Amino acid sequence: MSLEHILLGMLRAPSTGYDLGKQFAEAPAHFWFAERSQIYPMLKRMESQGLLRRSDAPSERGPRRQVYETTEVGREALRDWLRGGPKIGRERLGYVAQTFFLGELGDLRESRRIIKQMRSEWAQKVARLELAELQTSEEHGDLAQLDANDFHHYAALRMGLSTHRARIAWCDETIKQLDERIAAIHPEPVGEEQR
Amino acid sequence: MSLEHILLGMLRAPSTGYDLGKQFAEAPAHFWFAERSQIYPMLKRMESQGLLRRSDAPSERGPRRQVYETTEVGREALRDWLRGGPKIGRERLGYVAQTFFLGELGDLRESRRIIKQMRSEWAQKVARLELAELQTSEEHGDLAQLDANDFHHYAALRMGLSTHRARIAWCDETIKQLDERIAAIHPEPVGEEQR
DNA sequence: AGGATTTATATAAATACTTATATAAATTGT
DNA sequence: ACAATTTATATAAGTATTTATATAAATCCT
Repeated sequence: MSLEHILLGMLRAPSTGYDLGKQFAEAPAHFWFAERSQIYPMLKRMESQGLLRRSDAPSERGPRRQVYETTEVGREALRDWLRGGPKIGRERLGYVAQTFFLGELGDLRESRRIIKQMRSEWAQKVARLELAELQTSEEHGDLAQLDANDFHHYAALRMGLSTHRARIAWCDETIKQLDERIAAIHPEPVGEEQR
Repeated sequence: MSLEHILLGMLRAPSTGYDLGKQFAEAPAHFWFAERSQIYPMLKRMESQGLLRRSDAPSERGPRRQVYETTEVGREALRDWLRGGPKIGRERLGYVAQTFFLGELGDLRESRRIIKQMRSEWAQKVARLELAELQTSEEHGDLAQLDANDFHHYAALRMGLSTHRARIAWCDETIKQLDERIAAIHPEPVGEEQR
């Protein structure tokens, strides 16, 4: 039931299912993902429950846009969810699991390749978040002047940045440790690629 | 289809559905969670697919234990998954979303309370991971001597530690910023609780 | 002896999510 | 004109996950 809350939050600004899907796929906020095939029926259901209001608008190209926005009932539901606090401890972190099980491959160079891959994914994320951070500080010179919404948006951005940076540092340390172990096993691999 | 891979990894050591569920709920590894009602049918399915082998053993209290372990077919499936590398970018992070939307509450003291709550959750996790780290370094004095499996287990532990510590630092910074904003709005709140 | 608790497996029903596919309107390139 | 692409909504089928409930055996408490 959580996509519901995410949509309630996002639809403080009126938007279509199509655009919400795009945001999930592209946005630097990166806290959620949903397919459009999940979004469209959910929007309909939430409208029928009075959480959202729908209006119909012409499109530049293609079918008419179904624009949704949160109602007062929806906002109250959103606030209830927010007041309930975080539910931590049921995350499913495939990459942590893969790291944990990586010994099964029995090849430290494979482990190295995979940790490198993680590093590159997180580095990309950091690059995007840094861009967004730059834009924030350009648009609103003094960060103490941000309004309450922008303050929290910026806080979420900083959380992403700091956790991803911590992960990159972890990758670097782990790659170093792997290299030491690899060097101990494969003495002087002359023409080895060292990307 | 990912619980499947998690179970393949965990069942390198023979175990029952009950114990796996317990591990998800309690273990410091914390990379996955599943209810037993999901685990039991999955184990059966995986056995029927030849990924697991089952054996029946008496219990100290209660029904006979169904002990599963990974077969060679299962290990090959696990290695395939591992070689495929991480799938990053579809995480659903409720707490980041809540942070992002928290402006909706319109009460910085409520925001503060919720960030504090996150801090306390992550601090608990760090405490547990630190204990596990201590045990690792006690059992295997020199970390360079860890075997390949233990090395990767320890690496996963370090990842959890460093990301959670980064989040705690983020909480502390954010709480400080909130306090400044609160002070700017509520001048000298004399008898305010300052937990 | 009876009730509460822990260990252990199991299933049904509901909800959430993914994958695949269809349709329609407008634009852009050939 | 026609094919490809982008915008936009929609639904069906399959898989994953959660919530609720049932059952059984052993122990522990009163």
